[in-house]
Amino acid sequence: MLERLFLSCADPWTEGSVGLEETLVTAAAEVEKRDGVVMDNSSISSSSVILDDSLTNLQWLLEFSILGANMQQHAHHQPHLFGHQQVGSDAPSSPLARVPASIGMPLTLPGIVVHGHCPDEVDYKTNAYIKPPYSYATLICMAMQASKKSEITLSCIYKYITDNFCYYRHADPNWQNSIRHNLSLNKCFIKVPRKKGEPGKGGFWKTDPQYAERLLSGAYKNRRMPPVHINPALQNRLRLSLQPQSTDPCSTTGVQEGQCINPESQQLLQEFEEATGADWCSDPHLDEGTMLGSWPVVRERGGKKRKRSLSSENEVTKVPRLSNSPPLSVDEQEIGPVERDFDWEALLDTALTGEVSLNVAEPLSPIIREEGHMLENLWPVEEQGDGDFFCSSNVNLEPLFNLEDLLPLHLV
DNA sequence: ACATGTTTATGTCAGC
DNA sequence: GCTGACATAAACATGT
Repeated sequence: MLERLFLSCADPWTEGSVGLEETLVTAAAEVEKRDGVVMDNSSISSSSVILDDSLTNLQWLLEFSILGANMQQHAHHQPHLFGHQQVGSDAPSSPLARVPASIGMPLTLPGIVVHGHCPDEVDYKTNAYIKPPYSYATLICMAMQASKKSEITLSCIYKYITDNFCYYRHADPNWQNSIRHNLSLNKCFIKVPRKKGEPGKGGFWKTDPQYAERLLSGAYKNRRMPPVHINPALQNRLRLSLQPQSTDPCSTTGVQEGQCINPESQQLLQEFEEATGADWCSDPHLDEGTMLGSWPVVRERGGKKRKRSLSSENEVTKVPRLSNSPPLSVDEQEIGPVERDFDWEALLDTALTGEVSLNVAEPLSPIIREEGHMLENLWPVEEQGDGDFFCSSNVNLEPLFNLEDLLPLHLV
């Protein structure tokens, strides 16, 4: 509900049509929260929503740098609005907000297409349903940047991603394999072995200075946004929220015990239908028993066909091991006070120089600005122990996606 | 055993 | 159609 309010308020240019995805998400979240449905990562095949991919590669960094050269002031004005266009502002508050391709791309859902969807409407930190439109390389870079260290361990990369992208908290942990693969294969990343005798697993990773040159040379080309991946682990609940309620809601006709659709969920469904004009209840594709396969079979963007039978798309009994971080409900993901201002300009500089400064004095850190006053450096203090750092959850992307500033407090 | 790291294979997609 | 970027899967090696 809150997210819906966010969107309807924060996105004037998509008024009327934007809220659909969030309505879906919210509906599922409502079911999760109120019905206590345990997430199941197994039971559904993927579904997708078409989205542009302005951020699936690092091109935005380059563009942002070029554009940003003339827009520094603007960026400073609204740096915290990552992913959210400021009403009536030209400020490149975020690469997302500035990429024209991300505007007006149709959002498609089963049987419906919603125009005006924009990835910057999604709070990936709390939205476990939509796969962040960032490539793994981008995620790694984010982690490295966020660490404010020159080097970062693999486990910290994992932690950063799981802490800041809810999707990966609930996703099949295979994404970690992809991260490792990316680190090894991508020339942007350099492995720094631990010193002899230094405790801890694995080495450290840093970005290659040549990376910036690649960026500047246009090695990264614009690509279209990949289809939005709705977390398979959560689609089930989404469907449940959309499933028609029988006279006996707890009967065995598709709705298992404990997964009864409550009035709120029904209300959400109704609202959703009103928003979409679709009759999901009567949609034969949504009939019970066929729902698992009724969502458009979503091709993952890549990957060969799995060899292992356990990966069957529609396997219901699979309970995959989740990622390192314990699964958190959306509610559990609330992380302290809202931090603001993520210095994307600084991030850009870092990317272009290939350096991640250790100098606290450098403006690389997100800072809290309130009424023009710098309040606090938000980056976590390096942790002691086995040499790992940035393994706390202190750093988050809240400032990147925060919409709070755009809304009256009572709506938050 | 598990985490980490490397390598290979295969697939989709967009740009050319 | 070719190519590059990217994603996914998996086998394997190595270190803790």
